[in-house]
Amino acid sequence: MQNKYLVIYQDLLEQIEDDIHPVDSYLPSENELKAQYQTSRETVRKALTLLSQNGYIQKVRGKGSVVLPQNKFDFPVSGLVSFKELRDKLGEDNKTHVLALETRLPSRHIKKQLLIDDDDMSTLVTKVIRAREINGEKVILDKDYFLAEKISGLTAQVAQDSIYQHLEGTLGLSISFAKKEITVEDPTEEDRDSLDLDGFHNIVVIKNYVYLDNATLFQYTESRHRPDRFRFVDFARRHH
Amino acid sequence: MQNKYLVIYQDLLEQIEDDIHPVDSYLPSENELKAQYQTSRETVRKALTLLSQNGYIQKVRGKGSVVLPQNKFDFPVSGLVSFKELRDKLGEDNKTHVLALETRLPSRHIKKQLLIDDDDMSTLVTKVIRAREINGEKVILDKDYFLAEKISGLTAQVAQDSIYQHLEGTLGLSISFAKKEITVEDPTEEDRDSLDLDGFHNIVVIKNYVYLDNATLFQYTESRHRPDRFRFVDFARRHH
DNA sequence: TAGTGGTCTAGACCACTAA
DNA sequence: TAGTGGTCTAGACCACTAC
Repeated sequence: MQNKYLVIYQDLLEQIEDDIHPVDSYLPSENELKAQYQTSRETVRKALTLLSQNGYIQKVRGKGSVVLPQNKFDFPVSGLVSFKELRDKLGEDNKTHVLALETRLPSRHIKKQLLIDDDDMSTLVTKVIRAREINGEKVILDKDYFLAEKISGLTAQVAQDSIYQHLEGTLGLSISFAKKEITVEDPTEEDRDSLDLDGFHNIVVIKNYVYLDNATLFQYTESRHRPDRFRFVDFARRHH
Repeated sequence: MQNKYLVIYQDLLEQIEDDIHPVDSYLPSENELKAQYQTSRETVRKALTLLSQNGYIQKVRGKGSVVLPQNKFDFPVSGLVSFKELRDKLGEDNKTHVLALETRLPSRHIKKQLLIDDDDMSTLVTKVIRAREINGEKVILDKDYFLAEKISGLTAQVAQDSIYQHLEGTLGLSISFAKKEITVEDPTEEDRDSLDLDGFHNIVVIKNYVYLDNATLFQYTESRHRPDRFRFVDFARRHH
């Protein structure tokens, strides 16, 4: 966070969130920012590009950078956000039940998801299954599969709290990007057993393939939501 | 498309898709590309950054740019893609039924979505309702609301073909970005009337707020999918 | 040590907006 | 016309990887 462009990004973001730059107003021009921060214009532009990509501003040629309507109330399920971060933002009554935690040879299906060769009989996978309770009802079932060699010290207590904090904080792993697929499916036996499905006939399934900095796939996750507790918000720019 | 960095981007993208740079291989280094294209390194980097943002490569410090597993088979519902583009890629048996097309004063609800003041009694909105048929079944209901002043010449024929092509091609409007929300809801009377719901008890609802280049909101769309015909794929980078 | 990508600079010219 | 953002350049120094 000592990079100049990140400092500028954080500063401006904070100012937008504090309403110092209200919606529909213009940020200082690139030349003004360049003078303010004693830097070059390209560095200022890097910060503004980041803001633009994350949906905070829109740059308009000949005019300036407009502040867009806030994402404040949006579920930040877009991008990569863990349940813990979500929970902290939502402030609702939440609980996590760790239903399983074991390391072993993966099934054929899991091998396929994690791009492990079918003949490979040595790569171990750590499986974590957790039910998420919101306001007294179990509404999300998270099934995580990690390459065991990459994660050590994954205890029930860690799974209870935040695996991502463990990975990024304690282990120093750097999660880089993920591919996600959202579909709607029929509930499985396991869904019925582990969740409070009430009368719901469908389950929203989010399949997540998570990659590290060095482009290696290291986690496959299935997050299974009761439909009424599912919401996904996305910001997308059109690439011409 | 005459920008140097876009040319480099397109070239590399094509080479990746043609398997000249297979998955897990490295692209030429930035210095090599700089020499190849007779340009500066920053311009090369701009192209590579675009590839990275769109999920085609991962840049690894000290090593190079690795080609990631392909998005080829992914539904490109992520980002901003119209039904027509989708249809073209899918090549399935598709049809569009235009159920309504009219321009009038909007309801209170639509005013709210399009950020029109409640007291405003002059701003007209064009409503288009279309049912999408795939393999003989009507499975998607698209309800579009446009600021009428921005779109002219929107006929049933255009709605039948592609509104986006009309907007970007004929009218020269530049769609810039959109905010999307995905939820699962109970079907309405209208859903039951317009779609072949079979036994399905839920509808996947995608609410879309579309903005132009100059940061003005000009379209609100509700796309209502039968759950078995819904799939959403997303690529997301983690911003540290 | 050589080669890679990450950041930063100080300029330049262009296209567009608004007065 | 003055001010804005969009593109591009030719360097520089740094951090990391691999040999």
